[in-house]
Formats: sequence, C-alpha cells, structure tokens
Amino acid sequence: MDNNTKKLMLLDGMSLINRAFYALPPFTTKGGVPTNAILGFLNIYFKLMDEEQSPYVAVAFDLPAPTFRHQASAEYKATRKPFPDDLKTQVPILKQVLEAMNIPQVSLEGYEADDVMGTLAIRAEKAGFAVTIVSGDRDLLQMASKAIKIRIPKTSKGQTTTEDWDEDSFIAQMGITPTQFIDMKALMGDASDNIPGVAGIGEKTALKIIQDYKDIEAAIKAAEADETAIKPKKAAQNLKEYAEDARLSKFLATIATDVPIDVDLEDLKLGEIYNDNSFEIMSSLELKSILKKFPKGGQGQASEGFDIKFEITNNPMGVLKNSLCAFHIAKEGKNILGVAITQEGKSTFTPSSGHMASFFESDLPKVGFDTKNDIHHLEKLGITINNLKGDLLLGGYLLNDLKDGDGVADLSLTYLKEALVLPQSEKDQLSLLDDPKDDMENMAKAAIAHASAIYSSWPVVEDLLDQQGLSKLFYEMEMPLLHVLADMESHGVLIDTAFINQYGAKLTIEINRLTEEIYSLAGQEFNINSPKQLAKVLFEDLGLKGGKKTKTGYSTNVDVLQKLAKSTPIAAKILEYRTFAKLKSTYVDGLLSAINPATGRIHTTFKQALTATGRLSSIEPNLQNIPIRTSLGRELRQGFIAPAGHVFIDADYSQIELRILAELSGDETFIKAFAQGQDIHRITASRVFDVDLDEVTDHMRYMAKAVNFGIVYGISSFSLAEDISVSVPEAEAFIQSYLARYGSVKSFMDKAKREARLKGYAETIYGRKRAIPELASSNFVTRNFGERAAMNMPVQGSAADIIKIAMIKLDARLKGENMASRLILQIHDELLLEVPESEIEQVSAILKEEMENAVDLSVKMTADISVGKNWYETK
DNA sequence: GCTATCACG
DNA sequence: ACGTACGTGATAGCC
Repeated sequence: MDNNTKKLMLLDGMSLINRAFYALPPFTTKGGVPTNAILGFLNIYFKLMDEEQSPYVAVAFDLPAPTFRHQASAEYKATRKPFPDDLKTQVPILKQVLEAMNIPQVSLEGYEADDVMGTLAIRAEKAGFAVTIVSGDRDLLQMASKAIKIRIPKTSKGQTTTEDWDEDSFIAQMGITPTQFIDMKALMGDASDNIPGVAGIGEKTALKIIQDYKDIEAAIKAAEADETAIKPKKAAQNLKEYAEDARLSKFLATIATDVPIDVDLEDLKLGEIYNDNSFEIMSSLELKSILKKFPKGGQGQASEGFDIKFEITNNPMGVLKNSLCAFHIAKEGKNILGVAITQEGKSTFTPSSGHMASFFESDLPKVGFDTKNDIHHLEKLGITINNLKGDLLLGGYLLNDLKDGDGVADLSLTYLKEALVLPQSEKDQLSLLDDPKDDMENMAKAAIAHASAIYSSWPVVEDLLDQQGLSKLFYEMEMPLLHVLADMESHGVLIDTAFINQYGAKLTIEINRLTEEIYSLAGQEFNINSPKQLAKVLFEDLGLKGGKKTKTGYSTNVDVLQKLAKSTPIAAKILEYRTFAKLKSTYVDGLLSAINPATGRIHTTFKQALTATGRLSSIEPNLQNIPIRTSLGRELRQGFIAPAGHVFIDADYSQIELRILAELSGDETFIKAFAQGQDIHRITASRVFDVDLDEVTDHMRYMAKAVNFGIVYGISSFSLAEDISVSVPEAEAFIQSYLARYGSVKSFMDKAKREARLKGYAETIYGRKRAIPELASSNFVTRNFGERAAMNMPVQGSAADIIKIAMIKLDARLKGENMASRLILQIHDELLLEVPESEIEQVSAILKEEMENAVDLSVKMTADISVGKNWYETK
C-alpha cells in the first residue's frame, strides 16, 4: 500500500455535534426538525476532509451505558448538564446521515468515544498510518505523537478554523509531553468531567509541577519528602494529603488505548459519500449548502467546474428556432448587462449592446424566473416581453416548493435534483485584475447557468402543475395577474408630499409635547421607544402592577397600557405617544422616503409568490396597511391623491370571507341573508341569542360580529373571550350556540380539518393548495395551529383567488375599451383605481360588474364603490 | 438577526 | 392539560 493513502481521520461525534449545536443559529426544516448541529458537523467534516484527503475515516460515538470510569468514580461526569431536546433529536439523525454517506461509525459499550479513538489511533499508528483526531475536547491532546495529530475546531468571526497540534508543537508550547498532559490533568482536574484533581492546584501550578517532576508519582514523592519542594506550600500539602485523588484523577483522565473493539482498519475505508440515499436524506433535511456539493445527478464524478458551452451573439434571433426559450437577465444593480437564453440545451448570451429587444419582443414562447422583476428592468430600456409563457417562481409557489430565500438554484435543486453549477467565483481576483472582459464573461456564464437550469426545470414544473390540477390556476390566474401587477407597480400612486410633510410636522409637535409630559410624570428621562426601559420605569421605578409578560420581561403593549390608563395618567400618555410615533416613523417618514423623485409617486412591489393562502403582499413600502381604523391615522390617506383631472375610485367586496364561508358550507341562512342584502351580523345575533331581529341590541350585534370573524379564523373560546371581554365559559356558550344554529358551518369546519389531515394540504375553490404538515404533529399546540390553518385557508385563499380574477378581467376590460383608467392598488378585498374624470361613470359600472361577477357562486358577491379626489374621500 | 410593537385585511 | 384566532410588513431597540 502506498504510504500516501495510509491516512486515518477519527472524529469525536458527540463532542463535534455538541459544539456545532451551540455555534450555529437554530436552523430547522420547514417542518420544524432542528438541523443546525447536523449542518455544523457536516461542515467541519467537509472542511477537514478537503484538507486531509484521508481515505480512512471513522466517527466515534459514546454509548449510553456506564463506562469503566463511572464504575471507578460515582462522581464522574455526574455534573454534566443534559443535552437540550433540539440537540438530542439531531444525534440519531446524524447517525443516519453518516450511514447514508457510507462513513464508518464506531463505538463500544463500557467505553467512551475517546477510548475507541485512542485505541484505533494506536493500532493505526502501529500499522504505519498517519492519524488525525478531530474533537472539540482538549482531552484528546494526550494522544498526540509523531504520527497522530489532533485538530480542535473553533469558531472565530463566523469562520470555522482548527487549532492543530502534533507532538512537537505540543512540547514546544507546553513544555511537557502529551503523555504528561494526563498527569497535569490529574492535578488540575476537569470541572466538565467532574474529575476532582487536587484542591488548590490549578492549570498554572499543575503545569509547573509536571514540568519539574515529569509525573504525579514523582511529584507526590517530592512533596512527602520536602514540603518546600513545591510551591505554593498549600499545593504541596494538598498533594500529599490528597494523593489518592490525584491517582484516581489520573486514571479517569487517561484515554484507554487497548479497548477490545472488533474493528479492522480496513473496515474504516471511506465509501462513496455522494449517493442517492445521502442525497435523499440531505434533501429532506433541506441542507442546501451540502446538496450543492453533490455532483450533477446526485451520483458519479464530482463536477470539474463550469464548462457549459455558449455563444455570444448580438443577434439572438439569428440562432434561435421557433420553440420554447428560457431566459435569465444578467444584472448588476439596476443595470442590465445582457440576457442568457437557453433553447434545446444550447445557450447564447446577448449583451445589452446587442439586440435583446428582438428576442423579448418576438413570438417565441419564453419562460423565466421572477419575470415581473425582469419586466421592470426591461421597461427602462423600452423593451417589453411578448409571449411570456411561464415563470418558474410562480410555478414553484403554486406547487408549494418554495422555501425561504428561494432562487433559481434552489428550485433547480428541487426539480432536477441537481445543483446549479456556477462558474468559479473569482470575483476578488477579478476586481484586482480589473479586467472588464473577464468579469463580463463570468456574469454571462452565471446567467447561462441560470437560464439553463430554468430551461431544464420548466417541463418538470409544467408536469407537476398538470398532475396536481394547478395548470388552470397557473395559466389563467397567476400568469395573467403578473402583468396586471407589473403595470400597477410601474404606474404607482401619486403622493401629496406637502400634505404629508405638514401632517408629519403636526405629529412632531405632539410627540415633543408628550415626551415632556411623560418625562415629567415619570420623574426621569428615558427612551420611551424602548420597551425594556419603559417597563423598568413603569413597573420598577413607579411601582405599577405589571400584567402580562413577554419572553424578556413585562409587556408594555396596548392591552397592558390600556388597563393601566384607567388609573394612571402616564399610561394614557404613552399610548398616545405610541400612536403618534408609529404614524411618524412608519408612515410619514417611511412613505416620504419611498417616493420616486422623478414621478412624485410611490411604486410598491407586490409579492405574488409569498403568502401561504394565495394573497398578495406589498413591500417597500407596504401600501396594504395604511391607517384607517382611527380618525387621526385615517387622515394620512389625504396624502394619496389622484392627479389633476382624475379621481380615485375605490371598490371593496362586502363581507367576502363570510360569503365564501356561506358558499363552502352551503348554509341556507347565510346564503338567504346575503341574497336579500340583510345585515349578516344582526341575523347571526338574532339566531345565536335567540331573539327577534328587532330585539338585537348593538352589543349583541357586536358580539355576533366577533364570533363571525372568529369562526373564519378557527375560533377558541379563550380568544373570543379576550376579544369581546366576556368570561371564557360565556364565550364557549356563544360558540356552542353558534355552531348549533349553523350546523352546516360546523360540518364544513370538521370536513376542512379531516380532509386536510388526510391529504396533507388545504385548498381553495380553485384548487390552490397550502401544505399543512403541522396537522401531523404530535405537539398539541402545533397541531391545533394546523387545524385553524386548515379551516381558514379555503376561506381566505378563495377570497384571494376571486379578487385576482376580478383584477384580470377588469384590466382586460379597461384595455379592451381603450380607457385611460388604471388599477393602482389591491388591498386584499379592495381595489383602488386612478380614473380620468371623463371615465368615472363607465368605470364605476365596469368595476362593480367585474368584481361582482368574477365568479358565479351560490352566494352573491357585492362590491361597494366610492369616488374621491384622494384616498381619504373614498369611503 | 431577533424581539416587541403596531399598522392593515 | 396543553395555549390561545388567520394572513401580512416596517420600525426601533438591543445583542
């Protein structure tokens, strides 16, 4: 055997996984399985294996049975804290991972991992191997020899490095041999293992003694002979008195190197770690960074890097056929560098100086990833995209395959079980060389890798959409909506900057006034915005009675402050302060900074592939949470204006979620009430409280309304009680009464839960699905959450589907009839349009018609329309 | 980057 | 008995 190949790496499983657990944030899979320690272990493994290239490897584990050390000392490791649950669960998973990776594992009953490693290390050394021991535990340093080196991982500045020791470096640094390190430990003890050592002797003294006397027996003898031989005097006395402790400690600290383990060194030969099993298990653990190490296809040879062939062309249409193309735009900040196009396995790259438009505006069917973003980028160059067939991001969204931080790379991994191979990142060197040509080439290669991954993934996604009955939803809802949203975002909403500034100035005055008042009432100055400081002032300094608690201390939220406000002026002031501060920072300052100076408009981004239910979300800024519930906050809406000669038309669905509940449950009372345009909460109150309609008081109606909403969310008596300020038994009685009167609603709820449990997902009337793995949880809280989600998703999600359809139809109508009116915003059940005054009548009619007839259900949909010069007036 | 808070449907 | 409504995003403070 070639000596180069006689290398063995021994890893201390428990010590490394333990270290990794505390070194990394608590990552979990989507389903909540903790994975941080496993990931950390694997990172250490790969890093060291890259360096060592060791053909023989073993991971040693402790077994639960007591060891010979426990038999020698009842105290041994008695003070060890038990592992946290999240770490405990990862140990068996790591063992499965290692098994799948064909990495040998070793352990032996009655012995610790240290002893097993020690034994194998000595055997290997004798057989002429070079041995590397990897452990988080410094105990192993005693094993260092000519052929055995010790590597101790440590984390500094987020980087994992190792502290490396061999016999020479140990002697050089410590002045004793590795074997003497045992004697040193026998004197100083080890708190973590509960090895006593000798009282009064710490690290420094222990080292000195061993340097002077070589081992503990000689040191004990010296101490017995002459008390002044060892300093300090106390150490010498204790050494004499507690010599037996030192001897026991030495025994405990000595790693056994002759344990009867039935392992042949040849058994430790490393197998193929990249295989289908290990790929499968890494996928299920969602360890993306590890999956990327896998060679293409999950098997075979490791990739040698980037070698996709491509052609740079200024005229892509010259080389493309009339068939599907995948594209990916290479961007650098806001600039487009060019576009990569893949078609039938061949790729081209066209720099932005070439004829990108001829491709995008051609009839060729195209697929991309996050194409709404691409549309905006191209818009700046005056380029539009024609025949956009698909978007991988939206496909992944409907298939519930999106994990957080998802990009092309993650999706191609999902659909192709193949990591995206990017060109070697030589960015640092490139910027040093500052060669724009190379940089461009690298960008082109990266773009092509993406386009190629999109091209290959696309048919897989299309198949899956088809299999799961999602094709209609994809092609007739999400894809058309993408264009509607892109237009809305581009158009933006006009802001009256002067008004917002003036409004902000008013707030500032109030904030300053309240700040002074609060300081005066508190008798001190502090940061009112800091919940921590505020809690200290209220509940410690002022001695107020604290109520609810958060993880970190007393809560100071609105519920708590409202209770205090009845008797304490400062609480009322703080509530007022909070209101003003929120309006100023989030809305006034936030919105002003989001205005595009060129247009005077705010251009939000609608995230189309984010929510669990199918709703949109709005970011940077969020225009779906502009204040309306309080009169002060609502005033802000005067700052959202229609341009001269235009108005806003606002339309909102009336009770859309309750109407959908009526539809899904088929409840006759609800359906009839909605058909007749009756007050649904009043009817509910009448039935639940068993009184005539005209006997329903405002309070009864208020409570019925709360129950109606609660039902949609998957109600609990506790929360309802909190919400409407009644006792829990009373709330429970309302719910029971409600469900008794609305038996079909109860049936719907039960069916929603049952089917979601069976299928693993909930769905809307259009077949949009939400995976709900929580329903399978053994944890009560988690499972209950899953049940509520199962009941709520069909309702919230169907409402989201319906308004999406309305938006698409409305947009088509407005364009078809050549109108200048524009959709501006969607706020879940509400649409805001910017309309020229000449189109008010017509658009009002169209809007109402399209919203109310977006779907044909057994329940009538109603949209209420209003017109105004600004968003405040449309109510 | 996490927590608390609060804005919306 | 368990903890306590569904879905979002932005800000400030603090580690």
